Amino acid sequence: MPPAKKPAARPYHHGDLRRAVLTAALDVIAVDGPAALSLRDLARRAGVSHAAPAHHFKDRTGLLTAIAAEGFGLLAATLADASDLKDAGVRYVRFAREHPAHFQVMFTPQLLRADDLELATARALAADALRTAVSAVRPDDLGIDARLAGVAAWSLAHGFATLLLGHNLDGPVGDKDPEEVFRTLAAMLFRTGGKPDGPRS
Amino acid sequence: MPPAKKPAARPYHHGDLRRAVLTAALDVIAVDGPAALSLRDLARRAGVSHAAPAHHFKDRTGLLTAIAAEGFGLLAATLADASDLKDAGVRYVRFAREHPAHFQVMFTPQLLRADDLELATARALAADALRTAVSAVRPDDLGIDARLAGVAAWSLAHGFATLLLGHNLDGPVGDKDPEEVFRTLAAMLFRTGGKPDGPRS
DNA sequence: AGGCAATCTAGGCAATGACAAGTTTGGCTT
DNA sequence: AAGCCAAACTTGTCATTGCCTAGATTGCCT
Repeated sequence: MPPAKKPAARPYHHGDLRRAVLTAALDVIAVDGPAALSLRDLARRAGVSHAAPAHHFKDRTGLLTAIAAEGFGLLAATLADASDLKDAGVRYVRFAREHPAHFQVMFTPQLLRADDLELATARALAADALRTAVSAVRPDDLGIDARLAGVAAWSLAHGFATLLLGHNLDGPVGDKDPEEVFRTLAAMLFRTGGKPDGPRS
Repeated sequence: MPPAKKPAARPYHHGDLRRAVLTAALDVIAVDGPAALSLRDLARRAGVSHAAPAHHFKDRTGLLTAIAAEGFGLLAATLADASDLKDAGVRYVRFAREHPAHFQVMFTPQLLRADDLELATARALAADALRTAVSAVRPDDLGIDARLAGVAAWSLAHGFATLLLGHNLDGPVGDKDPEEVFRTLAAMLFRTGGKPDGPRS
């Protein structure tokens, strides 16, 4: 018998337990929210002992903090190649839909270790990307300063994404493509026509 | 001696345990989030046995559902006497700041019993109030239909409120009055001058 | 005064997070 | 190539919690 037949007979070392736990956690959170997360359950899913995850994340808060940091990294990358502020908003909404678990955890500070270095770094990265997108707005476009334009755009995108994920827009938006709807909203905020809309006085 | 000297010698019946538990729960949630909520802890705070709260709320989800329902009721009342859509937005933000615990729970569906009747009723009430405010907008004001205007206003207000509560605007907004800042944002969305801003082409 | 239902207490069970030792293993040094 | 070390993982344990069941107390209504 070939001893090299290293079967699924769970080797002592999982190989990539950290990623496995993260992925499983994202699944759970996307469906049932962060409150439903159980380290022991994640350990079972990964086929390891109940205390194994703690070695990678220290504790529950550590796991959630790692998820948030990953999320801010992904968001920063997504926003990095936005063409303008409106595009950044569209990307923001898309990110929330494609990574609902990350998004939820990123903006629930109570669940995170605020002083975590990785988290702070990733968050700063995302903030920079947002600032860059904001700076592309012509300041005289609306007679307002860029900082407020950024807050407005962020609020609109964040609110839309949040309400969308919470199924609060199922009625009004219905089966329409959310990104397209958001484009219309963004066009309302920044007058620059975004949708071939009706009569412009 | 007046026998009415009802001392703090904990009477068998609390008197208003339901309200006491709700209030304590709101305190905890406002500080540490819904995840930190413990029925046994609330019972201790109220000075009753560990299973007493369950009689009023059935279980943890029941308590949170009651909070959400109460929140939607309060929000509906707040929005009811809004003068216009922008005012409704300002009131929405104010509500979130004055009732952060309610607000947080209301928009975390994973924590709630979706089929609860009281919750559905209160939510419908709030939705009606919002619809009323939206209907006050002149449809031709922006060349867009009222439904989208409502979604835009709601998204902006909800996003701003959410980011505010999560301390994500501490930098940009600083120590400025949040309501005043929001008024400016709303003015950007609905061109009708809210702030003595620049030239209107 | 009697009785009833709501309110609250007491006890118990399974599950969880966190901690403390031990065990196995891959890889690096010598 | 032998040995060793630190990381990865396991096993065991404890306090806490949610929730269930059964029983005690009390206000209220007739």
